[in-house]
Amino acid sequence: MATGRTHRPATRSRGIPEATVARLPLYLRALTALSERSVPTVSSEELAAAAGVNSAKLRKDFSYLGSYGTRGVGYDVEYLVYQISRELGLTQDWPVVIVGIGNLGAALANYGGFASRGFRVAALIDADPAMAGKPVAGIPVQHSDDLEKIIQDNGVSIGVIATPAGAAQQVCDRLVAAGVTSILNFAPTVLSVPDGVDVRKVDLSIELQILAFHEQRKAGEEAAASDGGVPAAAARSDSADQGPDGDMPAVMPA
Amino acid sequence: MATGRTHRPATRSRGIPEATVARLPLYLRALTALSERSVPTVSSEELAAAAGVNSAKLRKDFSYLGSYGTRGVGYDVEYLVYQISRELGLTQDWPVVIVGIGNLGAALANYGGFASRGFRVAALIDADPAMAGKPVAGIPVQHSDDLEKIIQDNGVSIGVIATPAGAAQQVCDRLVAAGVTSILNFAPTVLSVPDGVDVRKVDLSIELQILAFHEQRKAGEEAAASDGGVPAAAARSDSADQGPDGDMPAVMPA
DNA sequence: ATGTCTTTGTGAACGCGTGCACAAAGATGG
DNA sequence: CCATCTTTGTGCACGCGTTCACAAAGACAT
Repeated sequence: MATGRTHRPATRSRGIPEATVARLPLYLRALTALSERSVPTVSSEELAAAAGVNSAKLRKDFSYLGSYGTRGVGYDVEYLVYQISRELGLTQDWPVVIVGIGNLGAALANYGGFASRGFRVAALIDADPAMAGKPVAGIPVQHSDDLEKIIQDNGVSIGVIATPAGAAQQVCDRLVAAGVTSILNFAPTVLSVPDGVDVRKVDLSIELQILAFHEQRKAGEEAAASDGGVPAAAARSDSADQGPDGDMPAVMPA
Repeated sequence: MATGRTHRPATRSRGIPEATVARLPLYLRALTALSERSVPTVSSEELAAAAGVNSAKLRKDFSYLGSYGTRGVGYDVEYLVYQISRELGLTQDWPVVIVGIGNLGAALANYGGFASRGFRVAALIDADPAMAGKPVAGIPVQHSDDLEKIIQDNGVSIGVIATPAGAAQQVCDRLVAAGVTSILNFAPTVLSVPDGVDVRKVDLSIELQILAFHEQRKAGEEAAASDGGVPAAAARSDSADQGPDGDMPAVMPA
């Protein structure tokens, strides 16, 4: 296709900013969509729009990977898909275990985005003996007694924790002891892990609370704008200030 | 309880850094746990450890809210729980709708963290007529034809999208048109919304890909360390380089 | 009342990420 | 072969967030 594959071997590898790494999957998704529509090349402007970012940022991000792209033309879609996939490590197979097959764990097991892109659900693990053997998403659930063996037999290095908060740290410890070095945690707890183990956290409750903060701020500004006066102190008093101190539900498992 | 309630009315409200807002729910969770154990006060050091952050960061975060806390003693747990709750807008009730009651939507509906903390699932909405009326988590699913009416009748301002990617933008547009101004998006798509609408994105596939990147980097460093030589270029070649260009599964819905 | 000791609150320095704006690169047409 | 035009790649400046380090504040004992 296009032209000059400078093909710098990206000895750069280390030195890719974390913020850039976090955006690469976004670009990859947009590029994959283009690839499916057989679009041969794409400009930074177009791709940035598709990924919902600034075009300068996108170009800078790509510059960390190497000098792919052709001035005056843009980026070769297929080539870039491959380069990003390689950089993210998606050209190899990643066996994953999901621990905690409740509502969320089952949803994750069924989630299509897992199976694609090199992630393979190697096993589902739950502490409830009644679950053992029961198939979820076509995979039989195994009991957590066998956790260590499952990890080792399948060479698993990525674990997903979807247990209740109370069990999460214990599960985490066992995963790490068995050789897992990357953990995706859905339980609402702070996990402590030794150095060298990565933890990423997905917390539905926190996301909602952040939204609530901004929502409240919006409502406050509206109210302040309509009665003209004090910016936020007045606006916030709509439902809170009648209970001046500690009279709110202090008990909740979130 | 302790002592000096300076009680600055926090006219500060605007000017709380986004990064701080994102950590407030974390502090709140740690404080709630302490509150349940009837711990009266806590130092920034202890609380920071419980929340998994630096103590200086925590103190600076709290300083944006006002001057709660007593030097030489620490923070009054109950008081701080209330202040953070108020700041986050959790002292009021937030009705939420969940659109798309598949595996994930059902898991969200059942998730305990939603019900607590002022978030109330006002309705579950799905496009499948077969789902209509069927109860999930004790709430009957309603058909998406009635989406606008449901939003308006319940005064919903926060919507959760758990539909397939293809339907997400359309659902989003309808939510926004009906008055929703905050959206939590689980669909793997970039949503475009008008100004004034907040979108937060939770993307399981992206989190996994970020983990894979770091996992690969670890494996590469190990390999490079053991054979001594080229840092990353050699290490990466383990499974990728034999297919020099675009020979990988280019089709996938993630 | 005074001194000591603990812990907060914050000024200042630093580093990372973002966005602008432009020079260099290369394609394309004559 | 040269001119023009498009688009990349990046130097630079700016702003946000993090961390250090310390002075001020207050509790507590004597």
